[in-house]
Amino acid sequence: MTTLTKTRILDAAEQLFADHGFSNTSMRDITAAAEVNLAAVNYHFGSKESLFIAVMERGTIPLNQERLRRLDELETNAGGTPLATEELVRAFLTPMFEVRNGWTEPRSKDSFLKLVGRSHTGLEPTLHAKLVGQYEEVIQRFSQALVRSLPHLQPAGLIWRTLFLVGSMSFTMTWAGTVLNNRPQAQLAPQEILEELIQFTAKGLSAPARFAGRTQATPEVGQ
Amino acid sequence: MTTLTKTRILDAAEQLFADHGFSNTSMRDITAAAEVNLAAVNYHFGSKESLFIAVMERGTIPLNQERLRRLDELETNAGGTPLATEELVRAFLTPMFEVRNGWTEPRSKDSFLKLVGRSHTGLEPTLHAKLVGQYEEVIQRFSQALVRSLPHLQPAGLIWRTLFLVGSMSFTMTWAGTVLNNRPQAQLAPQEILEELIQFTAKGLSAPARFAGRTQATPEVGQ
DNA sequence: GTCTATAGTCAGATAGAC
DNA sequence: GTCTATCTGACTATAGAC
Repeated sequence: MTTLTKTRILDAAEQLFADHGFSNTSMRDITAAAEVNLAAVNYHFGSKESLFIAVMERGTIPLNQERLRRLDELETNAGGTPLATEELVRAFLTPMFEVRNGWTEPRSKDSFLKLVGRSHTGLEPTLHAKLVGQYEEVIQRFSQALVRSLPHLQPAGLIWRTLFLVGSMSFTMTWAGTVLNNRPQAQLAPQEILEELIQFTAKGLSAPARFAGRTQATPEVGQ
Repeated sequence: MTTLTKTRILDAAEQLFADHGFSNTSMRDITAAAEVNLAAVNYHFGSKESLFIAVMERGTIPLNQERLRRLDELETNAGGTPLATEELVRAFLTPMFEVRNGWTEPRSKDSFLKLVGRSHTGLEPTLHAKLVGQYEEVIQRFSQALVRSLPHLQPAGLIWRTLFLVGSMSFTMTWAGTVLNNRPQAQLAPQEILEELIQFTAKGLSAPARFAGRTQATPEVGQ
């Protein structure tokens, strides 16, 4: 039953880390939720930190594979011409909203996404550094495609806009559940939320540059 | 010297909470950095959690006051007509990038902003609940103005887009320092970053709705 | 107001029986 | 592989001297 125990731990840890964060989740919490022995985490994963890495990898690797697969597909179809910004954004964001395989419990689909959002903002630098490696290829490939898609924008501005995009995505992943529960008037299907996010970020990315010809004087005012 | 001790604690806590998060910062860390006695936090603030609230209030209250002041100004000048989305967004975002008064150390300006970003994503629900109250008026006033500014969009879509905006802002606040340090080619002045963020979110907010006439069939593909 | 000393709790990790 | 029992250390908070 070794593999079953490992999966039970991964599922329980994923949800608890997503809901309470890494530091606020104890191994006692995890093993109790997974209904396994306290010592099982250290036996199977070595340490709490290694367990966290394992949880992240289980979700991130297939997620980023799917992103790259979609990008390949787009680039093949485009045959050398720059991609439309919206389609680029769609290829990056859609995999986050898809049902994924390999999970034991259906609810844990959402908890991994929540965890992804959390892991971008709330992580200790040491833990965060161990995760960015999983994104290297995705970052490089999509950045290149984005620069080709929006050649009139300055590279520096584009880097910041990409940050804005990731921020929108992360924040949404983390708060989607809470917002949906507390605001009945915000009810949208996941597909619709995804579409809103794609439109928002695609338009934002391709907004005309404003700061170009300016020094760093005060912008102030606002009319 | 009571007031000096309190300020020293607030400054140290602000920076440590911003860099490492609430749970990963101990009272020993704080009092050591502030060069005060370990018992001083409990004497002056009662508990670690109360200290955190105090840190947040010191920054959030003037920040939101300034947001509302700018909104008042815009609405007075507009005299009843809906505001331009860009100006609305500008009034909301600009105060985050301004130098603020009342801080002892200049560096702590940035750490509060980092902390704001962190507090939106990485906080325990119990702590988070105690902070949302400080945003109530801002949320209500700006939401109303936004609905008037973009009357053609569905309310549900607008709620989500507002979430995207806050996500972009939070994420940027948290990662701005790291990005600037690690990517020399991303060097922009704070004013320019702010302008990029305003353009990005204003265009995103006013993007035409796409999902309106659709069921929840699979969007899939991407060409 | 400031300090030392310490109470009381809970954490991650492991040794060793089964 | 699983379990119990326990080690070791860190944490928040406070009592009481100054």
